[in-house]
Amino acid sequence: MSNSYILSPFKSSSHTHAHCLGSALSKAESTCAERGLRLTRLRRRVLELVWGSHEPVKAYDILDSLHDNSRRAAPPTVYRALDFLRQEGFVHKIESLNAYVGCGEPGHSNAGQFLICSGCSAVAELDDVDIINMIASKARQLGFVVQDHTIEVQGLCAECQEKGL
Amino acid sequence: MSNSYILSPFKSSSHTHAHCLGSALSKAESTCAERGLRLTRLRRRVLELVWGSHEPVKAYDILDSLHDNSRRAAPPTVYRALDFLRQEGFVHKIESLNAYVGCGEPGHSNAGQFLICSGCSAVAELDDVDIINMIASKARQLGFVVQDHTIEVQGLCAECQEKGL
DNA sequence: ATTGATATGTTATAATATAACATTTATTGT
DNA sequence: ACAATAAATGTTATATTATAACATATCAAT
Ligand SMILES: [Zn+2]
Ligand SMILES: [Zn+2]
Ligand SMILES: [Zn+2]
Ligand SMILES: [Zn+2]
Repeated sequence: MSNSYILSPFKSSSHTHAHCLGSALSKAESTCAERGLRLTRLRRRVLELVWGSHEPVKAYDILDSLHDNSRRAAPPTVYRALDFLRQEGFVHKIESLNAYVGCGEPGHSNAGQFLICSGCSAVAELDDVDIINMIASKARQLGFVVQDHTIEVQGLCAECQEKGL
Repeated sequence: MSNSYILSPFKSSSHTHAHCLGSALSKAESTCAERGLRLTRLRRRVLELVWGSHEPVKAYDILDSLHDNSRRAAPPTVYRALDFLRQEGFVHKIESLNAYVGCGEPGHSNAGQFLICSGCSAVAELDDVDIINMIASKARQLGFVVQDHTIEVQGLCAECQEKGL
């Protein structure tokens, strides 16, 4: 299945998440270096907060986590950082949740397909050419040319099914 | 292609939209009658406003159109009507736009797949079993069981391509 | 008419996001 | 190193989207 990439799989609840976080940060760092972009302290902190788990994070929760002993940051602070991270593909917005999730393979593609567990809230990301091609082909039969897509699938991950959720 | 339903096709810009509107209202009326539900004056007006075109409509635009010479209605008025209409499948929310669009075949299924033209904003709705099955099958390979989905595809309709948009 | 359920009105507020402009920090050219 | 420029962040205000809580009105059936 060479045309079906799992950009972020569901991880066992006992996995070492520090590895996910470290990997995401180092990918972002090297990608920014390649592209001549600045992964500033703020952008890095926001990326860390988004990658705090595999669950989508709300912009205002990030905002609340950003305080430096002084007062709370203002919304544009976090939205600008999120805009940058989304533009560079380090973070995706889950439209059906108004929340943001880290991308497991930045640079792989701009738009993935997201599986969202209604039990544990974890998100997995695919980039599946079969799905994309089928949608493009069905759309084309109606004369429609695809530019982008928002594909968010709600359901239960394997672990949550076992728990009987 | 019996397993691919076009619930709302793209209509030519010169089509007689009063037919779409009339059809949607009469379907809603008969469906409510069957189900013992009340398509009240307010709900009917909101449905008419959503069906004012094939473009998604914003909740607050509906709100602004609801004035009866007296003062503007309050948000819960329109959100409650939209909740009812969505629950009964007469209206869908387009998550990527925070806007609402009429359903061409209420009762056919709960979740369709939406093609959204970035030229004219028109929306077409599919209920394509091939797409749904493929997504369910890909998800299942990861142990994920699908409950629902949000599929919104951005691109250009045939008419807008001809216009060079 | 009385009752209970459903729907709507009303006020306030929560949650999400952007506009506009000031200030700071980093980069570039000299 | 210095000034000029560009990029990023801070700050204040406001726009947009949506819900909570409770009061009133309407409807359906006894
Ligand atoms: Zn992890
Ligand atoms: Zn789960
Ligand atoms: Zn029409
Ligand atoms: Zn179009």
